[in-house]
Amino acid sequence: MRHRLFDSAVLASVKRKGKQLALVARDGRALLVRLGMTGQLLLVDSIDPTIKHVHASWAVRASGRLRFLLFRDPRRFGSLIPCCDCDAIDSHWDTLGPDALSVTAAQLAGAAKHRRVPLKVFLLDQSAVSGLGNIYVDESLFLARLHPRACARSLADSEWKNLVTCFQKTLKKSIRMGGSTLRDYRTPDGVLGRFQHMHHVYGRSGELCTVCKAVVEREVVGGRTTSFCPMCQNGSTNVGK
DNA sequence: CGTGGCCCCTGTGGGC
DNA sequence: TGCCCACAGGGGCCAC
Repeated sequence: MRHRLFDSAVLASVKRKGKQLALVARDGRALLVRLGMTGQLLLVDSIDPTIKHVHASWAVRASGRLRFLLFRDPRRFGSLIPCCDCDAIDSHWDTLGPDALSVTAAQLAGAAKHRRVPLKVFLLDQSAVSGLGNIYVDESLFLARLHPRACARSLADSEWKNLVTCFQKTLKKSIRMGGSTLRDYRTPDGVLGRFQHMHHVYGRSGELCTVCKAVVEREVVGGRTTSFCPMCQNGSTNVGK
């Protein structure tokens, strides 16, 4: 079933917290966008009816030029959530921790104080810090030389500081390189990411560590495939504490 | 509170 | 070539 909604709005701003986007109209209404695993926002010159899994599309006029914004999502794990005003966005975003690019080590240390969960689970959860997914948690823990199963509350202040530095560096570098294209990911203009070529551990289990040449291991942590270097990330003293 | 196992879906790649 | 299985950038829910 195709729906046509002849409602229009003037896009005033785009906001983001963690992995969620908000397209905010001048009248205050907003559309919250979560991409899930395979969701894409694409800006195209014309509608190509052979592209599959396009669940929503908008005609977009910018400086006299007509283009189309598409929401495409093969696996349909993403979602579009209409919000009537900014308060509605905030109520969705209140459950998210501070964004990964602005969170402080002190905030993380505070949130982890009584948490006995594995560090990886703590970082993926989105309630202490928002914006880190499976790739960037694994890559950041490698850089910080922390074991994914280290107990969240066991980190020293200096380790939190280092970890924050590591994931912010990782995210900024990936953004500069257009993200990680494993399969579906594209920038809104359809360009492939290049950061996947820089991964140290993600997707490299069985290969040699780029630093110490140990074999990169693969385990399931918190239900997610996890890659790490057993030598560089030898946090055995903190595991389970 | 923490953990593990489902579930939501489609597509792809490997083994036979 | 086809069939079956495992697995994939996320996240919610439920039983234990």
